Amino acid sequence: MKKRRHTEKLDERAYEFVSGLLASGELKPGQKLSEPSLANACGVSRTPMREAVRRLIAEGVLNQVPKSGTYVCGFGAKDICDAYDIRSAIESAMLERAVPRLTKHDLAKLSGNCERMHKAILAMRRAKMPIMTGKPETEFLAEDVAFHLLLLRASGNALAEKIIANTYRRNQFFGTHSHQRTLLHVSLAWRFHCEILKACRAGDAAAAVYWLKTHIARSERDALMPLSRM
Amino acid sequence: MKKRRHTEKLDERAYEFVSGLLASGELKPGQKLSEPSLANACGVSRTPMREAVRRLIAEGVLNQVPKSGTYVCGFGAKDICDAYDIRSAIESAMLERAVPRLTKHDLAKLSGNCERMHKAILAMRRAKMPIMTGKPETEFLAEDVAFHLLLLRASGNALAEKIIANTYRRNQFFGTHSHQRTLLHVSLAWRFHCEILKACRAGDAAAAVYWLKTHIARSERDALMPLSRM
DNA sequence: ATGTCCAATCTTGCATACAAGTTTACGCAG
DNA sequence: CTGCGTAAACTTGTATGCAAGATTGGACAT
Repeated sequence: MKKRRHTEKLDERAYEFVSGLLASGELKPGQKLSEPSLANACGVSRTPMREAVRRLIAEGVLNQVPKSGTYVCGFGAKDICDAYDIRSAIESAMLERAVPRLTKHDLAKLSGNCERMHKAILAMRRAKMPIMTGKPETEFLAEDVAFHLLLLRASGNALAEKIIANTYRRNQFFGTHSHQRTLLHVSLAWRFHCEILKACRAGDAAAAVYWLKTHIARSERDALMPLSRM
Repeated sequence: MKKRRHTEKLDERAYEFVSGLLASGELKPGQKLSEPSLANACGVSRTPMREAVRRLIAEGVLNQVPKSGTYVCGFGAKDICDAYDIRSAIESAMLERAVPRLTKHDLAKLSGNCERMHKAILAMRRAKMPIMTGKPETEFLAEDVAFHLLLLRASGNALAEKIIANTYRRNQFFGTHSHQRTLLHVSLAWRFHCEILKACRAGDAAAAVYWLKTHIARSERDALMPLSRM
């Protein structure tokens, strides 16, 4: 743990603070909050907290009503569909470009991702855990995201990487807590990743894109499920 | 001109001010600037100007070095390619969904766009203007953007609309001034729009996507041309 | 003439005071 | 008990003062 906390920029700290509150579910969609209270809770002044809030507004996570208050954006089925459609469109197009450019090093990293996902699944099965939560879930999701972002990185399109990373972040804020990750869901995600990796190894861009689209469509279904029940 | 300027939010004014400077080319890529001087030039305080700068940073137009200065982002061929690839991927996927949903009202608006583009081209030819600049160019570009955004709107994906609108804005800031819009270029853009519209009317999504991809690829070539000469 | 060092100046980062609008809550009349 | 009006508390919007690091320029020694 580094002691030189005083050198870190406070607006970054404020941003991480609010992000954490959103990711952990302590701040729920529709909830009202205020800059001073957040600033106080974080231990910083209003100025850096305000910058963090504005940043989250730009990311579409918060919204502000002029002299009234700041609210966590609602996040409905429509927003989830929109995000998954964007993911499908961009990731597919970029994967097509990435496949022929993948290096052995890239493939090794992707393989590592898949292995770690597999290990997490095996551990889950051994522990007879019905739903993946807590730290294993966080780590599993991190591997999942890393896999997709690595493919985007390989495509060479930095803008795509940024857009999708932002989409993932939003999904993390709003989607995680409503999504029940059963053994079936995580296993399926892993298998799709394996298929994508296999196609990448074979240099078969069309197959890779097919599996990616299937994977994303399935994830969308899973993400939408808890909302349709309500 | 509305007199109640005092009711408008100053951070918005600051944002428009800097945006104008960028769009008009007074602020060139790589140029250094500072919040106080911008604030002074705009007639506002540092606080709203700072918010505007941070917003432009989030949009990828400016970047800031901690205690040193604020700079206009460089914008190279790579960035242009990236942006056009994103446009192609998203707009194509969304157009496919939009075609069957287009109402008569939508088609009428698209048709109006094409007509106004055509009129501008005819006026340009009559005036023997070799390159479209100034107000005609601004209006032509507005029609162009409106056409594309309307199709996105019809797809029903609000996120896509936001992403592409942002991309257009960046292109406007950096791309406009290096791009020589000859009669050939603008005529071609118009013809592609007409083909897209025709396919939309016929309900032929595949054809519409084909012409859209062709249109975007051609625009990318045109945008890249002035840079390859350097 | 040139290299070095130091101070003045410029930059952003942060905190705070105040302004102006919105919401809330409480007291009071019916 | 209910409805209403007013005032207090709370919210964001803005300006400004100060701190600290980066840059620049010039003075000075070689």
